[in-house]
Amino acid sequence: MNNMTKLSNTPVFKPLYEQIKSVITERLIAGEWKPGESIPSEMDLAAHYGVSQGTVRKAIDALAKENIVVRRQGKGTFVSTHKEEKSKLRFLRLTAVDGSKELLENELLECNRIKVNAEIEKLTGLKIGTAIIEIKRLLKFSQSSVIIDYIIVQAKSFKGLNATKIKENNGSLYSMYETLYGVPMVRAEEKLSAVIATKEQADLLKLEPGFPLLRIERTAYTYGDKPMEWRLGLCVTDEHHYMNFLE
Amino acid sequence: MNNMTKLSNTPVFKPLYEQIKSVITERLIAGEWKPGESIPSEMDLAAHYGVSQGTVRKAIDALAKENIVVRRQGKGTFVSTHKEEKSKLRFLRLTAVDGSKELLENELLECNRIKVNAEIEKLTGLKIGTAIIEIKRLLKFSQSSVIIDYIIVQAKSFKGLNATKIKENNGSLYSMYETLYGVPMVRAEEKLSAVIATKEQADLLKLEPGFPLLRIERTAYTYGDKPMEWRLGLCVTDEHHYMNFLE
DNA sequence: GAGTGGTCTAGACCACCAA
DNA sequence: TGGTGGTCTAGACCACTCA
Repeated sequence: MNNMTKLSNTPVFKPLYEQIKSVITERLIAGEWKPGESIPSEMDLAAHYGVSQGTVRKAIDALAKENIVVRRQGKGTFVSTHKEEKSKLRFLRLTAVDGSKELLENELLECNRIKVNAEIEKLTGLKIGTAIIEIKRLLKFSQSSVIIDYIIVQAKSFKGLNATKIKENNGSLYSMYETLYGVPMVRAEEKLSAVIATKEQADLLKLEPGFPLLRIERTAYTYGDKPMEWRLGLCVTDEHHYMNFLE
Repeated sequence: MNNMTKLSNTPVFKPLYEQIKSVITERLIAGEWKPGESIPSEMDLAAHYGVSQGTVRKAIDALAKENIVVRRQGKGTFVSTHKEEKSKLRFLRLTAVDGSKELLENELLECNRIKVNAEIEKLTGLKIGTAIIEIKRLLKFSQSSVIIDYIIVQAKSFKGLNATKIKENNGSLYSMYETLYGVPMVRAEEKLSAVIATKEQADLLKLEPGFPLLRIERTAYTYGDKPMEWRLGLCVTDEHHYMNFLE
């Protein structure tokens, strides 16, 4: 009801709206509201925590800016999801040079349960010997192979993940992570570089050996900045570009 | 003083705070406040336009989010600048693989006043025959050549730009654009791909021919989404990565 | 019409900065 | 000490959605 709340709750100073944002995030982590569901209205939350609607609004604004929730006027505020068609390719920055829309297809090559070796340790930072699941697949734009994806997740967080389940989900991994395992991905970091295709890679992509590829290393995070998935993508960029917007 | 303002000002509906944001942007374009200078306080602007401080705040929040202005508590709101050391590399996403900080150096190779040809038309969208200035330079990180930059601006917007002026500004082009020509860059779009170094490029970067390079095509914009500069960067990415954050 | 988020106001107090 | 931006409140009205 007043600023005492601020002082009594926490030893270090934090604006009220950030505290509200934190508790909402914690309730999201706890799985209180699943992706796609609505969270309580601003008024309800304000009443529940004894703050004004404006303060709750500012907290939710921040969550909306980070794409953790989505506001819909007249309907409510909803937990973000990768399930919907339009948000499925949220993290895919590769677009056709000519700007055309394309049919995206998946071809699963491998899905194995293995342990972290030195090479994987370097990529992920996971301890050697940790049980993981590795996925290899080919992404095709309009029938032509464009990306080789090598994906790693921890086995303990995605129990029972196998080739069948991936196929059942049409290769929409992020959608599957949140639906089957309650792990929504909220942000990712990528490191890009240019490399030369190896013989094996060139064969998969039907290229000449020596062809240049865009190498994309990605770490994807769930709530609370917890890394949950690592990817290594190798992209053919003669017909596609990686788009980025700087501010 | 009331919502009549909204109705009397514009035929199409636009929230008040967006209208305030627009007029502030127009005053920035008009050059009323230069980069680095402060704009009037929230209270002053609110009084001037007959709206509440909260509405002005929301307009300035939006401008601050777009890095067009910077807020400094206790001091005021300032027009963003590329002059300061920390903001000079705002658009540079290339970082050392090991995360170390590095000394950045510039070597100017060429600076010519030419006309747009077919190739440049394709890159920039400028009409063939338009007078432009082309700049070629080499960027070095800790003494080793990492980027070949090819830069194009329109001659009419940057009259008298030449090699001497670039050297006087130590190659800080964005700082020079705003200081000498009143053209602050506020955002940029980049398209990335992987290519193979030509013989000429390999020589400049002291590489073997056939080495892979990260190709970065950039269009940089000033206020009002007006494109003002085009770049083509070719980067050696064995010791450096292009970092990106996805939300 | 009831409920949601979106905008706007007016006024309070706080944290920070400079003179 | 006075001025700036930062936080917070309480209450109003608007626009949108859905039953």
